[in-house]
Amino acid sequence: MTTPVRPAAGQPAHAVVGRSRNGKGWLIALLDGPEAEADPEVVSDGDFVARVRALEARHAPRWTVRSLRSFYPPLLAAGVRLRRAHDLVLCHAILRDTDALARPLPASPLWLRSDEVEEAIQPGLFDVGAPSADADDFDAVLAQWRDQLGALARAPDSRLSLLCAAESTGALIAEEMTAAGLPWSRHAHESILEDALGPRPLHGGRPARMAELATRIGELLDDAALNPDSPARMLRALHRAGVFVESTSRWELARVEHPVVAPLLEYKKLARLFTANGWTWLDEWVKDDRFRPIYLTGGVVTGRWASSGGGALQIPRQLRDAVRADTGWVFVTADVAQLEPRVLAAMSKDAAMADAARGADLYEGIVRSGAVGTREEAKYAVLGAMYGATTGESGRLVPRLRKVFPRAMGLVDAAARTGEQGGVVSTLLGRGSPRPDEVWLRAQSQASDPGAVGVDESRARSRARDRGRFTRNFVVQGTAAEWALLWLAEIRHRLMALPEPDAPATASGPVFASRAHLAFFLHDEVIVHCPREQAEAVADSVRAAAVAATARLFPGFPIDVPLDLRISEHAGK
DNA sequence: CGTTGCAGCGCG
DNA sequence: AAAGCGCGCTGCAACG
Repeated sequence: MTTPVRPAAGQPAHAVVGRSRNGKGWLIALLDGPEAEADPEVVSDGDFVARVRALEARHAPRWTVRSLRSFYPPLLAAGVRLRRAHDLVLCHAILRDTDALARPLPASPLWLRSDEVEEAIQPGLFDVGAPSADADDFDAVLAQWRDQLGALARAPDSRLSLLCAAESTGALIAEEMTAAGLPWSRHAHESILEDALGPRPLHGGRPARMAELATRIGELLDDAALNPDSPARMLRALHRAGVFVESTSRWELARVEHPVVAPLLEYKKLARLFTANGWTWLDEWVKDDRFRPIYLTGGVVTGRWASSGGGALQIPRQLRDAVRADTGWVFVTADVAQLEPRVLAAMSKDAAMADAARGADLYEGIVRSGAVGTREEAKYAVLGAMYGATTGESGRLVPRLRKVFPRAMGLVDAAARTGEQGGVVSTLLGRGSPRPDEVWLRAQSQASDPGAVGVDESRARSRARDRGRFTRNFVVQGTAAEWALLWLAEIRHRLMALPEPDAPATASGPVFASRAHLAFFLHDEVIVHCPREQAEAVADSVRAAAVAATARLFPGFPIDVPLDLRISEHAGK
């Protein structure tokens, strides 16, 4: 075997992987750094998984591939777990849009995320369409890797490197969570549905409980054929009955006094459960008592994850009780209380706000600071500050925060001003906000045209303020997403170090059937599925991971990020 | 007929 | 009480 020896201790090894030119088989180069001369090993498709398994066991290199989204699942299915990786597509997006580099990576259609490809296919953006079939080509992968390491080496500090490492580890975790799945009891889910809706309808009709409500709504509005699923018809029927709402949305109906309101709101609630998470959803998404959504790392411009299929990030709390651990196993579930304002306090180094954030309830701390009178006021003021509320109760309270927490408010206010002027803002680790698009720029320049009329100007101002609210929120939401990414990575690291337990094997697939694993992630909460005997060790890992994430993101600045953590066989609250 | 935009509601 | 940020999914209604 002519594999290069492992580099000197402490020197990370990289495994750069791509397809061979003729499209048959793979090329793998083990390198100790970007300057090393690539001498790739040729591996046939049939030998590939075994070869990766062997290299991982021997070298634990940082696997550098075009995209883990396609690279990793077949390995996991074959029982191969990777410790470290570098996802070139995800890191390309970061290094292309960052303002932490004097010379960011040039945008290239070959390295777009799959969700960006669809936009790029629209004419105008690029002459080239979707990435061609040889986008995985080894030489292209190697060249892009060198470009990315070069860009990271030119960065003024290590923050972008930390972000790229965390983003790539996040992609590993996303695929691992899909492979392991979230334990989900079909039986418990069916019980919830039958309690709320009645028996499963046999041939596509409405469930009994919804049908009764629809009939009652029709009677009350004097229209037997009225379909409550049609907002347009409902609105007309309501107007005929003297209920002058502007929409049929829940919050507007709730403030109207009319006998139809109660059954209609109840109908909407049941209809949502039936259509979004009813028996059809169960049949499609839950197999062998596992829910396996696809997580899209970096799917949101702020760095938050998105998901595809099954609405993984919108599972209603009503259904959380269907999340049931396997026999002999339990869940460790943890979420952060008020992550975003805590992150704002730390990233702006606002000592007064960090002081208010001490302890489990930041809102009570803000009341203690004297900025506002009640916990509810604190909540609205903080949300208004981060989202850019200007009117109503929330908008009225924000100026009080400005007096007490000038540094924190200065940070979000500056981000809003930058956005309004068409500028780019950045998270703490250097993820940049998108530049304004053509439509936005045109609206602004038209408004300053000599021939501009009032309508142009007010529309441009309105679009500018819209963008200001976006960039105001971007810096906070994006930095909170970075904290969560570091937390996830630290949890995974600690779970991997736990001893293999003596526990009954589960349905979680070849890698995770017999060891503690992350099972779910939602912005600021995680669910770990683990053998009962390891629950306390896992809980300690999750807590220690939060402390480590805080220390890495905010070194030297004291900020509390308390967890609400439970050990239970149900993930429900 | 299939595609697209919108309203509404779930999550943080 | 407020209606300010970011998402995905569904069904309806309008469109070509």
